[in-house]
Amino acid sequence: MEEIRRYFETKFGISPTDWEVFSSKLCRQELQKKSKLIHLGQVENHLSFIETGIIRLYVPKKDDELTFGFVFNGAFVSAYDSFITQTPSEYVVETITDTILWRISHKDLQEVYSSTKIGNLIGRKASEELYLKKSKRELTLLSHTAEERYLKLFEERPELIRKIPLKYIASYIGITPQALSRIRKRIT
Amino acid sequence: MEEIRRYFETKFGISPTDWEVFSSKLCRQELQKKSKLIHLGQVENHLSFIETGIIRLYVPKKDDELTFGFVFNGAFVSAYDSFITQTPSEYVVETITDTILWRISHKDLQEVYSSTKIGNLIGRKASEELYLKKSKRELTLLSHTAEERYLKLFEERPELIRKIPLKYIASYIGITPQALSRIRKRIT
DNA sequence: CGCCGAGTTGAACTGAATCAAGAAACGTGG
DNA sequence: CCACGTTTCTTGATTCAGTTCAACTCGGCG
Repeated sequence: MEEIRRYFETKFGISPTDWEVFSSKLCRQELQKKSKLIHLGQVENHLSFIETGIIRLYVPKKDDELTFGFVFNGAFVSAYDSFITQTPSEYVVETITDTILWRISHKDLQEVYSSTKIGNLIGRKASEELYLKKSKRELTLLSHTAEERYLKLFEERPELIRKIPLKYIASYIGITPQALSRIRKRIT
Repeated sequence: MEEIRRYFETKFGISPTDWEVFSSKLCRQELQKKSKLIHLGQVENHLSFIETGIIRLYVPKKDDELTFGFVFNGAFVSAYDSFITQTPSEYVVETITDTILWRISHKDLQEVYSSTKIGNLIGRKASEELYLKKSKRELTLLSHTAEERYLKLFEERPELIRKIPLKYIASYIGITPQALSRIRKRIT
């Protein structure tokens, strides 16, 4: 809970009273690994702050999965597309490790948006941040090779390479597990 | 000007008084084709609504360019990453055809955010929309082949294929002009 | 007319997919 | 704590989509 407060203070300078409104809506939840926060086709109804754990986003395909994102402790996670549009999610949000979350519902968040001074500001900033992340990723996917993407990931998130099954990482950088296994062999 | 007003009315239900505040900041600009709205390394200071024209976003590379986006009349365009963060742009925004724009400066927009009821709401919605676009594109890049991406583009934007040089489209879907030329030959 | 950028076509090459099989790691129940 | 099955990772052989380099065509424009 403290971590989440610090997040809002440093990022938005949330006031104590606004924090009261917001934090009163938060609901703690513990999940085992491989738990789904959101199933395919379900409408996302929550925004979740990760206190502990790692979460994976993926699209189920016939006889395998397309992993396109990881989210770590100290960040928000959601099937954000579905959350914004309130339409069925096209992907699954699932824990990789045991996880502790603080969740707020869509309805409660709309209330925060309208009843606090910085509600819409926070919403705007959050969207902007998510946009920036996706924008960077687009350029990475278009302009770097699979090997370069792997090395970059390795630099930025060494713990990811240690903690997360290779096949998920392969999918994330856009190649097969076999291809990644070979890249890994080549560069060590 | 009317088009832009309709855009805001249908999309956000902007009130007449808020529209007054907003539209008073807008500044009309005409540009010839191949004009740069924003240069590499420049900080984006405008958000622009396209009345007429087509605009291309690209990253200059040693001896060529990586085109990663097109924007058409009836939509907003900006080096949005740079605009949000107010840091130098990593890409170029350039007209493909002769173009008419309505522009608002960063400073003026911040004023709209704070002085109108729906300022931050509009900012949030705009970011959300941009996020959704990027999110869709990420999945397309990861899960479809170049040929599939081309066909999809062809369905969604036939006018793009007619109006825009093939080499830009090739770059956009992530292959060389030669490869696209062959795909095109194969499927017709 | 001649030039230049855009598009096409060909041939050789390459990174990654696919198919297939075996090795290592992991978890669960006895 | 071991034995077993399952999942994950590795390795090999083949195939394929797309790159690269190069030559040639076409249309517009100075």
